[in-house]
Amino acid sequence: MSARAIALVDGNNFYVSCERAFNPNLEGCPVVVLSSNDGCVVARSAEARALGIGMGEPFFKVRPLIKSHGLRWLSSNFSLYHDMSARMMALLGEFSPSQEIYSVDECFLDFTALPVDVLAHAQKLRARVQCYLGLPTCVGLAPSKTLAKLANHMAKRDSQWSGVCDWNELPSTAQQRVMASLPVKEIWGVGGRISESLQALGIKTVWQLRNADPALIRARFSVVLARTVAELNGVSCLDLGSVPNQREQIICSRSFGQPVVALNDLKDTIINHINHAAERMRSEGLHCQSVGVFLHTYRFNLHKLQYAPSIQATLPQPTDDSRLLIAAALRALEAIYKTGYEYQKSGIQLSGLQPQHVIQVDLFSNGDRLRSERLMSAVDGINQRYGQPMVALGAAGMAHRKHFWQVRNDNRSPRYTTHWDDLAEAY
DNA sequence: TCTGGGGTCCTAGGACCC
DNA sequence: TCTGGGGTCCTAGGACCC
Repeated sequence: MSARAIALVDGNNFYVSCERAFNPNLEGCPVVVLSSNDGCVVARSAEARALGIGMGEPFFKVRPLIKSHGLRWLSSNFSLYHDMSARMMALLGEFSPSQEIYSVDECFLDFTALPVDVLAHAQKLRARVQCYLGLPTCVGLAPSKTLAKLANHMAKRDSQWSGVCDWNELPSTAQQRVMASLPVKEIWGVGGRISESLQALGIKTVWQLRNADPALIRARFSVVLARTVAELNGVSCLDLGSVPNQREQIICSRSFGQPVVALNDLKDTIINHINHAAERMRSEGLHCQSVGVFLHTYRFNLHKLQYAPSIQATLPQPTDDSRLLIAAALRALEAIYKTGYEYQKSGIQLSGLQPQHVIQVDLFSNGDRLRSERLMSAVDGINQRYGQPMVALGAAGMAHRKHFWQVRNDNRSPRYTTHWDDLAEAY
């Protein structure tokens, strides 16, 4: 059996590139995109990176660079990024029968059985995405997913590759040199904790990890890391999940614009989260078996008491009815809420997701179920038609009602591709 | 003053059963 | 007084990812 040829395609500074596609004035200057509440940096242009701005850095620390170095900043515009992502993934899907969409800006493509020159094929897809969408990408090619990630990393870091790095084309001495120069933490699947433990064992570079004893790794760590070691040796252990797995949970959480103290305000935020999450769940034809609620105080404030409770409530039967979910979530909230804390974040989690058709029908509640389905689809229909929540359950979270705890995103660009009003604003 | 949000997978340990 | 062992299922928590 011949080795596999796996491509990892990744958008360069994806959020920044989406902004630049619609606002060419952002070309050539340092640009960052911020998380919600304009809290921290989640995307940086190459120029911003060159200024030493780190990923995840709090915005207040880099703010001085606006004046000193002409740093441009934007609140995140997720409608835009997700729409651009969907377009990019659709384009990329045409280049292989097998595609795994891994994140908003990355996908794996299997080139193994294609009668093409893989390097040329990769360059062709880059050109297509650049031409159709104005988005720059890089491609890593290798016999395993982990090595494809590594090759992609190289393609991004060094312009000698012209955007495509094929691991197989490297002489083995060069492969060794690359691996020996990279700290183990750079590898996909090795985070801060594992990297620390590895260092303690004297495994500091990717090359050392590649040559580590698989049995030792399996025993001291887990099957996951053992697979990583095999993958570094060119043995493919991770298949392409080209059929998306059934989603397991839906989470919705937000940090507040200002601290929240009162139970009633927290209830409003929870109702908001449930309305959002339940709509998404219904749009995917799913029901959930349980609802979780969690709270967080402001974790960076060391002078105040910290409290971060969470609770999981199992429903009598799976449902997608927002009213039932809200009732359960509010009971759960009341169970964990304590006075005397300044809360900074709340969230909910819908889990035990299953498709509608596998749910056992309870004969006695069939009438209720039909009424509930009609009501929920009416609510979703109205909201989809107007593009924003016109109808919400529980009297909270209405678009026209501004809450003090709502997120701040003052510097968001127009939602060029998903909102008619913003289209007008753009031209 | 100001530090995100949404996921997956694996494992350990408890509950329960025979 | 003396109180098994093993399988399965579920959940919480930890680690990772972007």
